[in-house]
Parts: sequence; structure tokens; C-alpha cells
Amino acid sequence: MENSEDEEDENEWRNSFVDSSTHSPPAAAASGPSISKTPVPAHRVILHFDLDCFYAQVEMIRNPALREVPLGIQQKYIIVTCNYVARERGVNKLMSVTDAKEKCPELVLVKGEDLTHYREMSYKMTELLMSYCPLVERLGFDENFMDVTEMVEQRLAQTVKFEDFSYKGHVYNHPSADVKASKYPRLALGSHIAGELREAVHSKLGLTGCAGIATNKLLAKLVSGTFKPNQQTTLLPENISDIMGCLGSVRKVPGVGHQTAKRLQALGLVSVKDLQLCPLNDLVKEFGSPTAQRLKNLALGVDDSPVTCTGAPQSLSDEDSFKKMSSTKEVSEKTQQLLSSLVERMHKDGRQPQTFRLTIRKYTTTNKWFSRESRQCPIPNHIGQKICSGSSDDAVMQLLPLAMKLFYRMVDYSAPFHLTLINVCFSNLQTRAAAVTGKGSITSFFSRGTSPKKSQTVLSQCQHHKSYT
DNA sequence: TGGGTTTCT
DNA sequence: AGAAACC
Repeated sequence: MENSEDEEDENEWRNSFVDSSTHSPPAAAASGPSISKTPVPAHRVILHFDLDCFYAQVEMIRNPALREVPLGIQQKYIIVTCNYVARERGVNKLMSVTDAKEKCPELVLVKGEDLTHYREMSYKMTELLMSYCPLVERLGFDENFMDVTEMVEQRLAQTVKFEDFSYKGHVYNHPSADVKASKYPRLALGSHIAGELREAVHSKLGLTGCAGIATNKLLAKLVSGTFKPNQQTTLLPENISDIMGCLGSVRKVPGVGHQTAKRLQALGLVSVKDLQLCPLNDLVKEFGSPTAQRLKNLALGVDDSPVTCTGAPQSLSDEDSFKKMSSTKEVSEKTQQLLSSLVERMHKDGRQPQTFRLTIRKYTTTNKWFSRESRQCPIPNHIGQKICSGSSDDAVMQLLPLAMKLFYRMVDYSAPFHLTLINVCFSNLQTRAAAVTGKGSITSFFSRGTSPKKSQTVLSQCQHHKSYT
């Protein structure tokens, strides 16, 4: 179809290697000694997946009748997410329940404070992606990054017809018709991989979502939301400045949060353009050299941070918030309740926690919904073992006094107090000795709960698959 | 304004 | 241990 572009394809293909000498296709470029380095792609192919209104999707799978009604997922007094039927009627994420009901009186609410089902589906998603390519990094429960550079290179090496390249889905800032496909064969292949993965996620898990395909994590994430429900978008290098410019406020840049945005504003920097044009030295004075450089790079769409395999979680926690808690009895009961579910989860995980942490939020008129305080302590081995071996009630009864001691280190219980949140957390999770080298097998955190298999599954070591530098 | 989770300081 | 970031 596009024979005239063949030459360009090959040039691009060859130029994308630092050293192409190991590759057989058309006469390798001159490289003196036959060093057999692994080819280092000039640029990576990074995917970002973002599930559509994730909690609502999970609830609609659990109860298909909810698909046809406006659905909101409620945590305490807010709608944390809602389905698209609800969105058409003006309901939005993080809207208060009263506002949402006002906008849409027929809104059906499902409580979403218990994250169990969401967490399970979330890990199924990650594991499914990992079964195609192990380099997957989670961001929250509903987003995943994936480095598919290696997959792309393999496909590219097998590709003979360069004229076959096309993009799957949208291409950022390229109106449907002018798909000048194969200038970037890697990104084109990445878009097809993204399409296949989205299809797999849909057919195997019943979930829909968006994908972004780009040359780094920042850009993949930014581009993935371009076309919103259930679509995908590829960003070509020549459109990087477009997408960064469109952002406007620095706050929209992933990595620039509330506090950083305020500090930038104090320097007179509000838009991404402002930040791009700001002399590096000005930023260094405010943030120090590493952060300054990072901020400037982000504004330019430059991000060399690797996709790091997330593996099994580094901590497990359970929390609850409330209007007021002011007696030690209530604290003890709530803590016990939280511990029960946490210990249960920890047991299913199979690893043994070495550290316990209690976090509280005190009510204060200033600083109302910020500032948490925490204290932590080591978990005596015999308690840790009870958690693992399944003596859950025992474990809880022994952890409770530990928790209360931590509580007393933060709260003067002889004076009145007013808490609005309690959180219990296990960290420093220790894999039990048995080094199961289940070759390449993607092991489920959850299958363990239902099968009597007591061996530890090691998902933490994806470091075999070294990323490119 | 929830219930998580990770990383940096 | 807290701040800040992400969802």
C-alpha cells in the first residue's frame, strides 16, 4: 500500500538501534568488531492502561442489572466513581452524595468502602497483563504501565512487510484520515499490542478501559485519556510539544501535586509553558538540583524513569474514617475489627509481616482533613507466625495490646480526644524461605487463598527481565 | 472528600 | 515519622 515509504521505514528501523550489528535483516550498518551487544532501542515503547470507572465496572459485573441504571459507588458521604449512565446525568467522580442525588434522583448507590472485590479484580488485571509481558507497574487499583519494548523488537524482527504497518485506534493530533502509518513502526506495533491486550482484558475479565502508547511513562499516561471510554491513543514523537502545551496548568502534569504546584506558583510559574521556559537555576534554588531537573524534564515531556515491576504489595493496610471517636473502648473495638480483616488478608498473602503501624487522624479545627500521626513497632516472631499459620483470632488478640500501646504514645487518654480515622498496617513483609522458582509462571495472590497450596509464591522478582538503560 | 498504596525527605 | 504523590 505504501511502498514509497519502505525506505523511510528501514531507516527508522535501523536508526533506532545504538548497535544494529546483531540483526540479520538487510546488510547491517558498519560496525567494526562484531560485538554482540543486545540491541538497545533508541526509544522505548510504553503502554498505559486505565480502566473505565473501575469500581462501577466491578459492581456491574457482580450485578448486571446495574448496567442499565445510573450507578454511583459510595464511600461515606461521597461518590468515588460512577458509571457512564450516571455521568450522562451530571454525576461526577468525588461528588458529594447530596449533590449527586440532587443532580440525579434516580441514582443507584452501592457502598464501596470494602475494597476486597476491587482489589481482587485489580490484581487479576495486572496478572493478565503480566502473562503477556512481565514488566508491569501498577498505579493505584485501576492503572498499569507496561514496557513492551522487547515484545515490539521481537515482532519487528519477524516483520518482513514493512508496508503493512498501521496504527490501531487513535493517533494523537492526527485526524483519522492521515494515518501516515509506518514512520514509527515500533509505536505502530505497540498500538496493536495494546489493542490485543485490551481485547484480552475484555474477553477474560469483562473489563473495558483506555490505553495510551508512547515512548515513556509520562506521555503514555497523558495520552491514554485523550479519547475517553474504552479507546486507545498513540502519541508520536512529533506531537509531544502539542500534548504538553495543551495541558495548561502544571498541576496536570503527573508528578506535580498540590504542594509543588503552589511552590511553582510562588515563582510565578503556572502553565506548563512557564515551567518549560523557566531557567533551571531558578528551579534549583527552590527545589534543589535533582527535583528541579525532574520538573523541567516533565514539563518537556521527558521522562526516563523505568517501568518497575510492582510485584506483590509492600504493605497491607485497613482503615476506617468516622465523624467522632473519643473513648478508648471505641478505639479498641474499632482497632480489633480492623485487625481482624487485616490479619485475614495477611494470611491469604502468605508472607510474614515484621512491622506493625497504627495511624490516627485527630480532629483539629485548623488542618481538619490532613495530618495523620503514626507509630510503629516490630512484630514479635511468635505473633507473626500465628498470622501466617491461620490462628487469626489468636493473632488479633495479641496484636491488639500492641496497637493500644502505640495509640497511647500518640494520645493522652487522660484528656479528651477526638479521632476521625484509624488505620492499621503491616509492612516489612517477609517471604518465607522456600525459594520457589516457578519458571515464568504468573502466580496469583488470590488462588492461594482457595487452594491448600502453602508454598510461597514469589511475584516480587521480575528483576530478571532487565530493562534497557 | 475515601480507602488505599508508594517513594522521598 | 511525616510529606507528598498517585489512584
